Amino acid sequence: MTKQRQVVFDVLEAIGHEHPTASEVFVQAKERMPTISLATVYNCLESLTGAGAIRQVNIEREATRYCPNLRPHAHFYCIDCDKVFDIGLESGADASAVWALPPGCRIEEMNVSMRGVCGTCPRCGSGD
Amino acid sequence: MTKQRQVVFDVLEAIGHEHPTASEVFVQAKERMPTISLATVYNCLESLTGAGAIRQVNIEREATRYCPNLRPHAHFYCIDCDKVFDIGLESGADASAVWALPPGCRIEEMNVSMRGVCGTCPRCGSGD
DNA sequence: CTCTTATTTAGAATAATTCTTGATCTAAAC
DNA sequence: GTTTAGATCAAGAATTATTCTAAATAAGAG
Repeated sequence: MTKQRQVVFDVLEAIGHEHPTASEVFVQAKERMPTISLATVYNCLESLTGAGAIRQVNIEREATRYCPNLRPHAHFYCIDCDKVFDIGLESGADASAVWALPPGCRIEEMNVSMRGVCGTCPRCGSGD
Repeated sequence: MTKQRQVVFDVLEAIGHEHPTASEVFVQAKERMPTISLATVYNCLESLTGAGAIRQVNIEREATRYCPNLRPHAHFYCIDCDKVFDIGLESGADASAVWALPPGCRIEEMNVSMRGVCGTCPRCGSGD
């Protein structure tokens, strides 16, 4: 844990509820440590995420993907075979029911993505 | 529905299971209509998404956001007050249980985001 | 056919993120 | 207290996805 990482972590502790972007973290971090650079903030955010100290809200960086499946479904990205699978809902299940939503809120769109090992592809099965 | 939109839609019907990016759609679309441009593919994907004919897998475009909350939680983006809220799990609920995951698959990370109207902020409550 | 309006095209512009390279810091060995 | 090796940092260039712009095109109404 370097000084820079500590600063970035402290900033996230302080304003994390606002779900800041890297640039927003950078602005706050610069107040506490004027010499820090944006690249360092990116590095620190990556290290802290890797260490499990913070979370990245959007795990699907890269380009936006499109999908013609209009039924409710989640996307599973296999880190092993590098493919995206559609995962359907269990019959009768409601994906939003597990979440403690505030009263009066209306969901227009929901996006569920998972990352892991699919276990079904040849590559994952054989460990190739 | 213009010819270009039809082509883009057809491409998505054909290779949608691969969850293509805009560039990948562009490559396929160009085989069917060599004059089509990348900008048009973007336009068509936007129109088709707006019309509900296809879905965008990643609703969180813009910069990645970070968050120090390590407990399982979803993110709710309010389209009205433009803020992101943490939504906790209902007590005892398991977010992955509602999804029909293939046997043997292991989830390393899960990301749930919703978009809608939160109904709790002054702006949403008053319609300001 | 002609006007109107929306769409397409190509390329420039933008914005987030990553990469590169040299500088700096840290900690252990001497 | 130096030296040295390795990790980390800083600054800016480079990359990549996406959006914007302006001119060309197409399609429908009259």
